[in-house]
Amino acid sequence: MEFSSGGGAGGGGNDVELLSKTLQVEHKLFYFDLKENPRGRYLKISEKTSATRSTIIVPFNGIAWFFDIFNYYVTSDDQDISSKELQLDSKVFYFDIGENRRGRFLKVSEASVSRNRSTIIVPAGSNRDEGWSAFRNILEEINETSKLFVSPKQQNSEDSTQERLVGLSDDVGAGFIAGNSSQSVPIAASDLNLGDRTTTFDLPPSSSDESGGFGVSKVIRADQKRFFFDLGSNNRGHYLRISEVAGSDRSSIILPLSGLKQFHEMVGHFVEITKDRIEGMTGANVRNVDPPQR
DNA sequence: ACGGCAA
Repeated sequence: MEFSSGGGAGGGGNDVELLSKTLQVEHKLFYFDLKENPRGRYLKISEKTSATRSTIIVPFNGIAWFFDIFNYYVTSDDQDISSKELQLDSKVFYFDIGENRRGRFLKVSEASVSRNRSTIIVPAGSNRDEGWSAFRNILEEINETSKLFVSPKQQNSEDSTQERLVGLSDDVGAGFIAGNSSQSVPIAASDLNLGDRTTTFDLPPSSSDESGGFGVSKVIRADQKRFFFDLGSNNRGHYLRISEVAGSDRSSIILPLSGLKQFHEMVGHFVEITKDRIEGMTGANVRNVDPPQR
């Protein structure tokens, strides 16, 4: 549902509305409008109170990230939640927790080079963060439903060749994957829809060639743990999956190949600064073993 | 029925 802002041009008023949802939290009303114009799709989230309104614009490929972050705030313990930053295209979203006499709230700010910063504030809700979880559930619905819309060929031309993911400040993505450890071994290389959200790197175009060691699998053992290294690819590009397997539990990180060199350098850095402690262990406790059967 | 933030 659109605000009665006169539907003026330039503010997206002529854009096609694909999906609209509203959410009331306490006395606030949130509008979620999935919209489309020749430049692509976006999610407009507006907060309306009796006196004020405020709007943020989430790029289409950021909806899943927003879901992840709200899920993080809903599911994390109060004492170890922290602020988050999410960069999408040319804008940065800041997520900060605040509290006042009315209760806890999550402040979501959008900063872009051109426009003024805009902010919405989502009340946690009276019991068990039901405001935040309702917000999260709507993001999930929108994310799911939006997959059903088939994008016209001429639209999202830049996104159809490459869904551009960009970074998240710290552990948001990785934390969710680590928590998803109930899957059984093995995991097919194609079943990664959430996994590649662990990325903090830009992904290469998926049009890159399909050869180059695809299917290579390696295992190392360190103490009681085994780590599997598998190359794979999905619609967002090629990646290296590193899985830690213990019993029937497995958790993975998904590393886009564009980040592999940085990853290597980072590991090398820690090898360097810890080499006094790990000297002599390399051959004994870390060794190559046979690749897994797939 | 609130009303936070505000670079």
